[in-house]
Amino acid sequence: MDVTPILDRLNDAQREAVTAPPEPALVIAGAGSGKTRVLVHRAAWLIDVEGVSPQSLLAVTFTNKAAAEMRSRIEALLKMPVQHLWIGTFHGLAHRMLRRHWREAGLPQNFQIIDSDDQLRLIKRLLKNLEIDDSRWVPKEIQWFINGQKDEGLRPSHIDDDGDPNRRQLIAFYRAYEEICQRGGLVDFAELLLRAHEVLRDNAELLEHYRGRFKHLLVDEFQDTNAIQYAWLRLLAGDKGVPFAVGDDDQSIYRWRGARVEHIHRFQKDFPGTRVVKLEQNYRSTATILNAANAVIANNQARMGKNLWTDGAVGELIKVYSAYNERDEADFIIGRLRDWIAQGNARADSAILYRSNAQSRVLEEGLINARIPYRVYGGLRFFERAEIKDALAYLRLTSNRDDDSSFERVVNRPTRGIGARTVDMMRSYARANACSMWRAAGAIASDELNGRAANALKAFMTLIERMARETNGLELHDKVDHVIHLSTLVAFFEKDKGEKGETRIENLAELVSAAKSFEPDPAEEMSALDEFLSHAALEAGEGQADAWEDCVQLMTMHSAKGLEFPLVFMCGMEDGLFPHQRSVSDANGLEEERRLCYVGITRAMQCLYVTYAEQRRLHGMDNFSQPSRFIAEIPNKHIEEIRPRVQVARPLRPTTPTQKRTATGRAGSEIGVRLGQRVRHNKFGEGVILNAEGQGAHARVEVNFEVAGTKWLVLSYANLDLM
DNA sequence: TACTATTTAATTTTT
DNA sequence: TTAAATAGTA
Repeated sequence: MDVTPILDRLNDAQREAVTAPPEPALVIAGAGSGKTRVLVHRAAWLIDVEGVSPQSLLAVTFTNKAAAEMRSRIEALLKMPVQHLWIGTFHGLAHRMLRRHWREAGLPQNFQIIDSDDQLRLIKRLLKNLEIDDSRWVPKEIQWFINGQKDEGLRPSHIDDDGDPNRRQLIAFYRAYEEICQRGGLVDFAELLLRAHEVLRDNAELLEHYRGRFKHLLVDEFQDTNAIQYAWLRLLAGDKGVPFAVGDDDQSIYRWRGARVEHIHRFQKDFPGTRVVKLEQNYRSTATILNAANAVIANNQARMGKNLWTDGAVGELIKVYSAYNERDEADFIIGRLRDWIAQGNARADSAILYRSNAQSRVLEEGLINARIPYRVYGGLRFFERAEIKDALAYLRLTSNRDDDSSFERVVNRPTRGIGARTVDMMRSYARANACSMWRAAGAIASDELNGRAANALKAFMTLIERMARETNGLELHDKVDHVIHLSTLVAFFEKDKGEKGETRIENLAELVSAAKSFEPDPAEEMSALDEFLSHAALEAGEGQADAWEDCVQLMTMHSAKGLEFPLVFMCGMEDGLFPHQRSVSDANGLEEERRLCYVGITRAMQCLYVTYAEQRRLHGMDNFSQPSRFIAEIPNKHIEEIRPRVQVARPLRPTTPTQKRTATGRAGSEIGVRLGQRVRHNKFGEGVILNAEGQGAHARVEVNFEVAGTKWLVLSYANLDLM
C-alpha cells in the first residue's frame, strides 16, 4: 500500500498522531498547528491503510461548517466519496440517533427541534401560565438554569434544592417546561444531547450495537465538550472503542456555556494508557506573533503547557496604538486598512476583532464614511428571521397540531382577532387538562367562548387543517409555497412600511427555493417536511447573503476562533472591556479572557495591530480606561509603539504599573493630538488644532474654531471630541 | 389592537 | 447610547 499521499507533508508530531496504533489518543494541537489536518489524515489513514471500514468511524465536531469541511477534505484525500461515514456535530449525530430510535427515546416520531429563541418564548409563556410574579423571575435566567442542568446531564429529579426556595422554584420551572416539551414533541438543543445519552445508557442492546459499530471516535475541539457530550463519548467508546481527541486547552473559551477543559485531564484518567501528542509547530504566524502569544498565555496557571514555534520568518513587530478615544481608534484602523488595500492586498485578508459586538458600531460608521466594504459576522441567520420562523411554525403545525410553541407563535399572526384574552383562556384550559393548546382551542371554541372569538379561533383551526389537507402529497417546496400562500403572511408584511416588509417577503420566497434545493436523505424514516424543519433548526444558515464580496471582516474574538487573516486588528484593548469587567473578579474568568486574547493574537498571520482608547464612550458615558493588562504581558521587544506626530501627555491618569513603563520608554499613558486634527467642543463647535504644548495636567491645545475663533484650551477640561 | 412613551440594562454563541 | 421590553394611550 502506498501511503505517501496520506503521510506526505506531515511533520513528525503530526505523523505520530495520524499513524498511532488503535489506542486512545489525545492530540494537543496549538493554534495553526494543523489540527484539522491531523484529524482528516487520521481518518484517511484508518480507512485506506488500516483497512478500517468507514462505517466504524464516527467523527464529531461542534459546528456544521467544521463537519462539512472535514468530510470534503477526507473525500479529497481518499479521492472518493465516503458513504456510511458518520461525520457531524454533536447535535446532528444525537439527532440522527433519536430519529432512528424515537420509540426507545420516548419521543413521538415527528418530534421537532426548537432553537433557543423558541425555548425562551416557551419559558415566558410558562411563566404567564403559572401566574407567577414575573418581575422576580427573568425568563433568560430560567432558560440558563434549565440548559445548564441539561448540559450537566441532570433531570429535575436529580437536582437537590438544598433547601433553597429559589432553587426549588427553578427546579419546578424545569419540570413544567419538560412537560410542555414532552406533550408537544419538542426537543431543545441540550435535550438532543441528553436524550441521546440516556437512550444509549438505558438500552443495553442499542448501546451494544453502536459500540460494535463505532470502533474509532474522532473528536474535534475536544476542549469545548460539555459534561453531557463527554459522557456520551465515553459511553460510546466503552472499553473497546478507540477515542482520538484533538483539542487545545489554551483555546478553551466557552466555559460559560458548559465547556470543560478539565475533560482533557479526565480523558487520560478515563482511558488509561492514552497516547498524548503535542503539535507545537505553527504554520500560520510569524515568530514575533507566536512569541507574543506564548508570552501572554504563559501567565495562565492551569495549562497542559505548550510552546508554539515556527521555522518561518520573524516578521514585523506588533504595532500598538494608543488612541484618544474610540473614534480616533477607528480612524487609525481605517487609515491602516487604506494602506493595506492601496498596496494591492485583498480586503478579505484583513479582520478587525473586538471583545463585544457593541464595539462594531463606531468601526462600521468609519468604514462606511471611508467607503470600505465590510462584513460583520454574527447576527440573525436565515432560519432565525422572524418571518421565516412564522412560516416554519405554520408548517410545523401541519405536521403536529400539539406543537404549542408554533401554535402560540402564529395563532394571531397575521392578526385574526384572537387576542390575549382568548389565548389566556386557552392556556388555563390547557394547563387544567394537561393538554396542548390545539386541543384547548377546540374545546374552548365550542363552548366557553363568545361568538366572535370562537369564530376567529375556529377559522384558525380550519385554516391549519386546510393547509395540512391541501398540501398532503405535494412536493416539499410546493408544500412550503402553498402554506405561505394560505397563511397570508405576505399580505401581512406588505403592510410593513419601508424596505423591511419587502425584505421579509423576499425571504419568504427564498424559503421556498431553500426547500426546492433541499435534498432529503432517503435513509431517514421521517417525512421530507420533518427533515426540512429539523435541518432549519440545526443549521440556521448563513447570516448574510452576499458573503463573497471582497470585504474587511469584522467579528468578535470568539467568532474568530478557527480563522486566520494576514492582517489583524485587535481593538478595544482596555481593562474593563478586555478583559471584560465581568470576568476580572475571579481567576477562572480572567484566565478564560486571557485564552481569548491568545486566540485573538494567533489569528494573525503576518501583521498584528493592537489598539486601545484612553477614553471611550460606553453606555452613553465617557470613561477613562487603562490599557489592557494583556498588552503589558507582551514582551517589549515584540512591540512597536505607533505614536501620532505631536504628543501631548494626558492628565487624569492615576499612577499604575502601566504608567511606570512610560519612564522606560513604553508609552501607554501619552495620548496624541495631531496638529491639523479636527475637533468638536461642546460650546465652541468644530475647529482645527493649531498648536499644542505642556505636559500632564497642564497640557493645552490651541484650536481655531470655525465660529468662536482661536482659543487655548486645557485638554483635561475641554473634553474635545476628535473628528 | 397598534402606536408611543417610559423604563431598564448593557459579554462572549453554536446547536 | 441604544435596543428591547413594558406600560399606557388613542
